[in-house]
Amino acid sequence: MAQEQPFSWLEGRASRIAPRLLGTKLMRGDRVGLIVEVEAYEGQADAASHAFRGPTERSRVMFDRAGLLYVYRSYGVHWCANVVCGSVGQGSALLIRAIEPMPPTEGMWADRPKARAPSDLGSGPGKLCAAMGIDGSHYGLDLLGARSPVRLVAGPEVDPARVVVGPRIGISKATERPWRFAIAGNPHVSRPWPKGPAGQRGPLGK
DNA sequence: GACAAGATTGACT
DNA sequence: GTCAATCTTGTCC
Repeated sequence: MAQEQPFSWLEGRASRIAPRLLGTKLMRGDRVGLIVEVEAYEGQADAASHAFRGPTERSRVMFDRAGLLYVYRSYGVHWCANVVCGSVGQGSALLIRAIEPMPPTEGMWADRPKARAPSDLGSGPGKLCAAMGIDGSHYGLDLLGARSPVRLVAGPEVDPARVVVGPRIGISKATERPWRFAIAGNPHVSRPWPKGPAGQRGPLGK
């Protein structure tokens, strides 16, 4: 039957659709995390993106279709998860930077032995991958597929007025782009929001 | 083939 | 606040 396509909005521009990923649920087995912080990376137009210099063995999935999972190794230690977005050949993706466990499970605690509070489970791109059990074996899978081991499921809609915007974290290029988005005041955000002009709150306008 | 840098985390001062 | 760990990827010669 003609199934609706609830995630067709992923085909838009990364920095524009990033806020809409907030409030979406990331699911793997019995583990569920509400996405509360993301960053936008706009493919070959973005010097901070892994896709900036065109497709490589690592980044090739970024140039595939929206809704696929791009996982990469960070500092040789952690895994980080991205949702491919935009159109085929563009290389755009959304980095999931933090989740709120819904709820924390035994499996999450077991895979995050250093965590002492629920907010330690998913408050960072490396942390949330560990808590969700996401690693390189999930590279390229379809997050919109009903039978995928890792899936995105629509969650409660987030009021644009509750979305804060700021500069991206941990990068050395294109740092001026305000492409980090989070749910205002959520305790699971990876790092405190900057004060002053650099970290303006919504609304998102353009 | 060699080397520098990296979308982070956690331990330590 | 500062800094080391750890190793893969991408770039350059």
